[in-house]
Amino acid sequence: MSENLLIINGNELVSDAFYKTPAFTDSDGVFVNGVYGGIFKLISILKTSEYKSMSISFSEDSVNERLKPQILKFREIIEENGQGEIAVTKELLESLENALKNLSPSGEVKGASFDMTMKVTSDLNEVEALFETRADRAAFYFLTDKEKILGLSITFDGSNVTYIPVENFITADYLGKKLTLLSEKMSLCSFDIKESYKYFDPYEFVNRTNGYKDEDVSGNKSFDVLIGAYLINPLKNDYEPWDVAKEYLKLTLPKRADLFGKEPLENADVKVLSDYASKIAYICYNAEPIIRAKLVKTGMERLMYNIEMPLSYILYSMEKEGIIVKRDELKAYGDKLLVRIDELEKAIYEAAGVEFNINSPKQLGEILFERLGLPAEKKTKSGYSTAADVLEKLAPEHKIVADILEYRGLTKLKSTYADGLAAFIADDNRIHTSFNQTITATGRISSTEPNLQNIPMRTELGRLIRKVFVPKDGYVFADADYSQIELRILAHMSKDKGLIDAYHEGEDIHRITASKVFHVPFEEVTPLQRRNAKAVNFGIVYGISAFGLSQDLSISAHEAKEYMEKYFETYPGVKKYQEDVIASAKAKGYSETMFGRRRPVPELKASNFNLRQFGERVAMNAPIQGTAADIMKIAMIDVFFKLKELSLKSKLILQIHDELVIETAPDEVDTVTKLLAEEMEKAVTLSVPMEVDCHTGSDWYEAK
DNA sequence: TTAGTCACG
DNA sequence: ACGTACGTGACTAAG
Repeated sequence: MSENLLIINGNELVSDAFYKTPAFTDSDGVFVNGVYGGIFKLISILKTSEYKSMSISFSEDSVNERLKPQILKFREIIEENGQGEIAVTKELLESLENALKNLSPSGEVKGASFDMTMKVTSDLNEVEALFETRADRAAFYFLTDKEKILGLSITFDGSNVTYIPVENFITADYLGKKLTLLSEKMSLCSFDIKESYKYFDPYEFVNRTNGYKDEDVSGNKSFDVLIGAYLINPLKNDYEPWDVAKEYLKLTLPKRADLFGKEPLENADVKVLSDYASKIAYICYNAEPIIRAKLVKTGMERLMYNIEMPLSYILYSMEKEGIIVKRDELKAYGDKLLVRIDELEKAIYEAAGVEFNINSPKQLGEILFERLGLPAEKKTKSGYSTAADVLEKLAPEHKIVADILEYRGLTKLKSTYADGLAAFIADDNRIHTSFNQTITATGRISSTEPNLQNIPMRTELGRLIRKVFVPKDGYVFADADYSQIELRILAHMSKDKGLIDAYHEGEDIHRITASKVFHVPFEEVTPLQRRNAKAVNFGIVYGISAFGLSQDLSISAHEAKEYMEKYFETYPGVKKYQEDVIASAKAKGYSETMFGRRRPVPELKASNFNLRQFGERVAMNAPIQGTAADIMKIAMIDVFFKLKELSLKSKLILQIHDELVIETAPDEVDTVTKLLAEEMEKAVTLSVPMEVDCHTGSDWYEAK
C-alpha cells in the first residue's frame, strides 16, 4: 500500500461538516451544508498535503435521516471522478472546486431556521447604494480575528443581510466611515459593540459634551445586544451570539469555536465566513426589540441607554490609550526578586532535607505535615491546606514556614507581575488591558489580559511595582478614589440615622463606630477597638456572618456574634434594611441597585442550607457593591465628557472599582484634579457626603 | 480542565 | 449540625 494514499470515511467527513457548517440550501432548496463542508475540507486536505491518490469509503448503516441525502450527494460528486482509488490530479481538484461552486450557484443562500437572504458583494457601487438605504435602524457586525478585520455584515430590515468582505477599495476604514455617517441617520445595533469602535465613531458620542443625565431615551442610540442580554441575566458567563439567538429567537446554531476551531478565520471559506457574520447581524436586528422590551419591562432601559452604552464607548477609549510601563525597570525589579527567591529556595530545601516543588500545594503539604510533622489543619478536598492563613499560624515557630510564606509572596510578584505584565507591553510601550463590561454578577467591570485592577498595593515590596507605570513625557497621573463608597451607600440605602449622622460628623467612621459600639468616648477608642469596628463595617457590606468575622479577626465565633449584635444595636436601621433586602429578594427572585440594576439570587430558593445562606449574603451585598459600580460608571461618563467638553489633552486611562486614573497634561493638572474630584463627588447625591481623595504623581506609586 | 493560592477593590 | 465573609483574574500543578 502506498503511503501517499489518503483514506477517508465519507460518512464521517460529511457528518462532521453537517454539524459544523451552518445549515444552508442550494438553489433548489435542498440542504447541502454537509456536502459543501465535506468537499471543502477534502479540497483543503488535498491541497495542503502530498497525497497521490485517495480512497473514500461509504457505509449504508445507521445513518441519520437528515444526513443521508447529503452523504448520497457527496458520494455522487466523488464518484463522478472515478471509483475506488482515485488519482489526485489537477483535474480532480478542478472538478471538486467546480462542484463546490455549483452547490450554491447564485451566491445567495437561504437560511434553514433563519428567515434570511444573504448577499455577498465587493462591488463599490452596490456598497455605496446599500449605505443609502433608509430605515429606522440597522444591525451590523464586524467580522474580526485578533487584529485582522475580514468583513462587515449589515441588515436594515432583519431579513436581507449583506456581507461585504474587506478587500481592494473596500477597507476597514472605508466601512467604518460609512457606518459613522449612518449612525447620524439611524440607530445602530451590534454584538459586543466596543470592538467596533476601532472602526467607527458613532454620531451619538462624536460631539457629545454633556455627562450623565437620567433622561428619557430617544434619538439614534447605539444598542449592544450583548450588554442588553447581560443586564437581563448578569449571572450567565460567556454570552456568545448563539446564546442570544437561542434565548431570544429560539434558534439553535453552532458556536464560533465549532465552526472554525482554532484555525485563523483567514483560512476559512468566504461562504462560511459570510454566513457566520450575516447570521450575527440577523440575530442582533431581530433580538434587539425583544431585549429592549425586556429592559423596559424590568426598569433597566435607562441603565442601558444612559449608563452602559456610553460606558462601552469610554472603555474602548481607555483600552486604546493604555498605560506606559517601563520595560527595563520591570525587568530589573524581577531580577531583584529572583536573587531573594533563590536564597529562600535553598534555605527551604535545606530545612526540609529534600528538594521538592514549593509551588505544589500537594508536595508542600506532605513535606510540612508528614515529613516535618507540623500540626496540620486538614482543610481541602485533596489534602492539607497550605494557604497563607494556615501557614501564618505556624510561621513564628518554624523558620521554614516563614521562608515559604516569603517565597510565595516573591514568586507571586515575579510570575504574575514582573514576568506576567512584561508579556503585555506593546510596541508603543503601553499595556492595553481589556475592560470587560459583561462579566460580573454585580455590575462592576473587570480587567483582563492583563488584569490592571489587582496591581499590588498592600505590601511595600509589591507596591513598588507601581513605579513602573508612568505617564507620557512631561505628563503626570491624577488618581482619585472614593472614600468608603460602599459604606456610604449602605448608610444612604439603609437610611440608618446613626450611620448617616456619623458620616456628617466628617470624622473617622471606624472610630465613631467603635466609640458607639463599645460605649467609649471618641477620643478614648483604642486601636484594637477601631480595628474591630472596621472589620465589622466591612463584614456588614459583605453580608455578615459571625463565622466570617471571627476568621477575619482571629477571634471566636461567639465573640464575633457579640460584636455583630452590638453593631446592630448601634445601627438598628442597618439590620432592618438587610432583613428587608433579603425578604424582597426572596419574594422577587432578585435584589437591585439604586439605579435598577438587578442581580438574580436563585440560591435563596435552594434546599441546601449553606447555599441559602450564601444567597442571603449575596442579596445583601449586591445592592451595595452594584450601586457603587453604578455611581462609578456615572462618574466616568461625567469625567470623560467633561474632558472632551474642555478639549483637554488629558485622558482617562484606568478604573479600579472606586478609583480613576487620568494621564494628565502638565498645563491641565489644576483643571483635571479639580474636575475629577468634583465630577466624582457630584455623580450622585446621597444623604451622606461623597468624599473623594485625589493625588498626583509622576508614577502610579506616587499618585496613590 | 480543575483546584489551590493570592493579587486587588 | 452544618461550614461560610462580597466581587474579580492570573498563575501553577496535576489529572
